[in-house]
Amino acid sequence: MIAPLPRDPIADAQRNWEEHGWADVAAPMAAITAIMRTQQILLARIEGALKPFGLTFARYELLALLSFARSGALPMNKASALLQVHPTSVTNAVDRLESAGLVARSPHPTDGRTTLIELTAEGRTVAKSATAVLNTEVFGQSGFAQEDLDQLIRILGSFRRNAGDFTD
Amino acid sequence: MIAPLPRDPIADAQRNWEEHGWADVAAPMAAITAIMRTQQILLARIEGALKPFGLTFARYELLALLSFARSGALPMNKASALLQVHPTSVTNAVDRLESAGLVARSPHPTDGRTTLIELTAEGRTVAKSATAVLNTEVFGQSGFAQEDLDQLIRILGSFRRNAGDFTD
DNA sequence: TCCGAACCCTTGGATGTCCTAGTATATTGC
DNA sequence: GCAATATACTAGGACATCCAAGGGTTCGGA
Repeated sequence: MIAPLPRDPIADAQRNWEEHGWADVAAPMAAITAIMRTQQILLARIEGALKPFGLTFARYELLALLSFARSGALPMNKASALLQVHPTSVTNAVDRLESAGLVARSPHPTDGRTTLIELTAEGRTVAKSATAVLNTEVFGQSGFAQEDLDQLIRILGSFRRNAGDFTD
Repeated sequence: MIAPLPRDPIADAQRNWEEHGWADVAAPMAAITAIMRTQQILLARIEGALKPFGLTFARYELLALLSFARSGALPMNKASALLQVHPTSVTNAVDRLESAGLVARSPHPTDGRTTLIELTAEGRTVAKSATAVLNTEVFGQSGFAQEDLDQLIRILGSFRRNAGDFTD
């Protein structure tokens, strides 16, 4: 743990922005910087909770996605689209999960270009355990008030839609 | 640009959580996942805007921090604390900025353990230009409504305080 | 005074992300 | 039917982050 700062560095940055004549964008600057920092804090908590399973957040997300797939298998490109990461990131995650024996690659029955990824029995077990731990250790102790969660989901959902993530 | 998904994948995940008996943590799960994704989108925009300057966000943040320092110089550990990143990340950023001639290392006058980083004239110019571009291209077009910015700053500020970032 | 503890920075390693380019397979259009 | 275009995955490279460990400097108590 690092010693806490006496003052909020982002609030200071916001003040600096206002004092330099950029008051019109000081608020979005502060909000965006806060999002970056919050993500960093949350990611550290998540990775800490997943460490005992030999998982990272990227790998966990893939496992969780597969565990919810009806057929239990997904094409790499589908996983890439749903997780909204670059295809090479999925290749990377699958490589490691496959080495760990948690997923398996198999050829697509009709499209020779496509590779399917499928949970192994162990992968399904690990996904279940990891989800339980994340739920209790991270999501269950997020520190966000209920009404703030609603606000976050609404605000960020709107942002993501405007950014072109989905058309829903 | 990737084709938008027909449905919000995070809203789907939230539904999955509710259907699997984890309704009590479905909202924090969704909010946290949304923060991760939003950070990714914002980071991509920022890096895109900084690319013409040969800067990344990490390096920009360091330049900006130095440009606001009264003395124009900061010890590495101070920069690490204010930017809230690991000391090795600062070492990395300084290495690259120094190679680019934007900052310079100098020994601390009284403490032999400490290294000071200082903006060069060119570094100060680049910082100014990059800030102008970020302000107009990213912060000025964040896509957040004014009242939502206030909410974000409040909610995330509270979260960061609880997480031990500052005591303010 | 002096040695151990504390602090500062750097090196090396592991991971994740993205981009670019290359190979293989499908689909499309003439 | 075949060539051109599009799609799917992977290899290699650039960067960022963190952790663990090492070497140098300073501080503090016996």
